[in-house]
Amino acid sequence: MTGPDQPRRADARRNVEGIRRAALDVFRSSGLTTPLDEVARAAGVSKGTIYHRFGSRRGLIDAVVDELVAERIQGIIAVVGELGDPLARFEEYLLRMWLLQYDEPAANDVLIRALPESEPLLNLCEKAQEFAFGLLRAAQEAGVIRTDLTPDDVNYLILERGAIVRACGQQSRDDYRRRLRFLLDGLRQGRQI
Amino acid sequence: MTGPDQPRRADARRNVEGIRRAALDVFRSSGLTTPLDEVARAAGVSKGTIYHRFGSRRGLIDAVVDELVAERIQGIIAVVGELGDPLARFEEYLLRMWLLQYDEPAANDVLIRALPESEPLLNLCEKAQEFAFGLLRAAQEAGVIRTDLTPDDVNYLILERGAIVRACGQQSRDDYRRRLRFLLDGLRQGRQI
DNA sequence: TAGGTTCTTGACCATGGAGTCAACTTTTCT
DNA sequence: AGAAAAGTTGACTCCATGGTCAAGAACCTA
Repeated sequence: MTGPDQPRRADARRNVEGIRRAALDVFRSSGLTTPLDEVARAAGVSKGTIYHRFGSRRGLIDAVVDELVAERIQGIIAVVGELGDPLARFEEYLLRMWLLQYDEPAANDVLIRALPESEPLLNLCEKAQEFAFGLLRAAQEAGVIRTDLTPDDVNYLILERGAIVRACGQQSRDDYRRRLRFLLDGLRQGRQI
Repeated sequence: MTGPDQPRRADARRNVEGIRRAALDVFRSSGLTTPLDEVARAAGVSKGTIYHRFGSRRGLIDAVVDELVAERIQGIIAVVGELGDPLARFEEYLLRMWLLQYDEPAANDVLIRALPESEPLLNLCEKAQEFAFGLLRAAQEAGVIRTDLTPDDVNYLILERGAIVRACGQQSRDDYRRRLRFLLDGLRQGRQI
């Protein structure tokens, strides 16, 4: 987790950095399951180097996932934390998570656990989850979100989006967002059945 | 499309039927992308026989998809056609399609087009689509479904489910169904914003 | 700049699935 | 029964991907 496992030689340090950058690029545009050969090509090194430096695909992911996703999730928690209204908090959280999932396909690999477990990631997911559960409870107590929506449901609402984005990625961001509104509306309290 | 391309020898006819049955079984439980070796094993023949008889994976799928999915979709259209209320028609159609997607993973491969295009299937999908669009229009004209829901949106609502089922298949049918209710509620007209 | 050390390479192994085909087996017809 | 036609087999090729490692290249230090 900390620092001084840097390689000794200058070329090696250069390579590590290059691989990190390339991985960010490639993962961002094609998800965390992209063949490592592609990352290698983008970084101008051989696949062997990646394995030598990062041990495995998972090692590489661990090395970039923070910059790729973790910071964004923390950002969402921070921004939503500033809001006052319970409904706005709940909806804004979901909306921002869903948009993150659209903007960063890699986020889905993380949330959906399509990849080897990584401790920091699990922690992050749990933290986000707890945060979401808090928002849900508050919104339900304020009477603005339907009470038959469970924490599990909220989890699913987010996981689902991941699957959707991967499978129906061709939809425009605007359409995607517009459809999210339908979803949110279905979660509110006080509808005429 | 028609009939008399049956093999001449009795053993061959027997095999064709056995492969069809095995394919139905295997595709039903593991989706249309299951390795053909598995189908072959289940049918007690060699993979070569499948290729010889059906030409390709796609040929095999074409040969079983009717029994697997097409009839069910036609059934849904028929049942929903009997209903009177526009809202009930629209919601029942979506609900039944969504449940079909849960019950038959293979339906998702069809709807999501994860497989080589097949004419009869394309026709079926289009027919179902037209039917759904009609239901939508009627429901909107009756003022029971929100007017900012487009036919494209309806398509997505169905395609999405396919992706979801594949990715989050572990949820129980009851939970799955309960969550569909949230979704439907978000599509109704006349909510308090 | 020599020589030891650190790094990188790319050929190599393994896995798993799609699809093919020459050799073999079974059925059918007379 | 015997031979020709029809059918089946499974080993084979091809391709993609994950991952390894001995040999050679690049770097750093004295």
